[in-house]
Amino acid sequence: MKIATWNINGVKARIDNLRQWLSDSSPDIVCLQEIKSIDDNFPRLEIEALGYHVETHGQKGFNGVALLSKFRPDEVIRGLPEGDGDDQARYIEGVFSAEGGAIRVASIYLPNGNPADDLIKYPYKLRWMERLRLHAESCMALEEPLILAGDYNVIPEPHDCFDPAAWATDALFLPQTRAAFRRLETLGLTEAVRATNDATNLYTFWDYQAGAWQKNNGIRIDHMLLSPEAADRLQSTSIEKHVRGWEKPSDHVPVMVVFDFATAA
DNA sequence: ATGGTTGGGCGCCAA
Repeated sequence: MKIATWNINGVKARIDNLRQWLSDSSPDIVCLQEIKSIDDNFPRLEIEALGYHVETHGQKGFNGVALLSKFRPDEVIRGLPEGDGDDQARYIEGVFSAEGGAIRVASIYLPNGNPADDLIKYPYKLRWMERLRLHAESCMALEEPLILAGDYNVIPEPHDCFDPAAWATDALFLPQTRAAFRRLETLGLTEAVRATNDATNLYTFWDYQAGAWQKNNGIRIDHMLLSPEAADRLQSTSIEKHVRGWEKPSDHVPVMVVFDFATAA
């Protein structure tokens, strides 16, 4: 089973790229972020025509997440249950019965948090990370395959960016941000790409500005965290870097993870 | 340090 995450940076502006990539790569479940669309304006018919079920959690103008899947989820949760709610659409979770068991998959658009000295934005990011940790903790108790996939807006380690010094005071790389990400992993979650690839220069985002793509001035901020029941079935990971070279690309590329859920544990 | 670009929606904000 192929599960992917992609910050698409506007689903309506990216519909041709999305259709092309779905046809080429044929993922079974896709976690989208930054759809920048209300639910009613999501290009649902175009995606359904390719054989996908669509679940959205959108809002006007910004943010918005979605789950595309080749089979219908049994249950969908919109918004993180923990804490006092959210007026920003950043979380959607689906439970799928596939190939013999329940698989819980979330699409996460973690707050950017910049500017880091902002009295609202950075504290909101850290609070949101703690809410995610609490929710992940309760999901872990279910002891089922859990896949928390999305744009975390976190550079975990210096070798996850081209120029660490340039990010030193950025909300994506501050020590508190990285510590909060490690607290998630400490629950027993495995970061799929790093579990399978220790190379440097592995990036998922290249800024539109200043020729970042041409210089390979990227950062790795799109991640997939796996419960032990999912990590046991992890087969391979890939970063679909070629998509960044297409016409009208998103500034992020898809991260694809292949699982073997076919045989009994 | 600054400036560089894109999407959404029509102001300029968010990234």
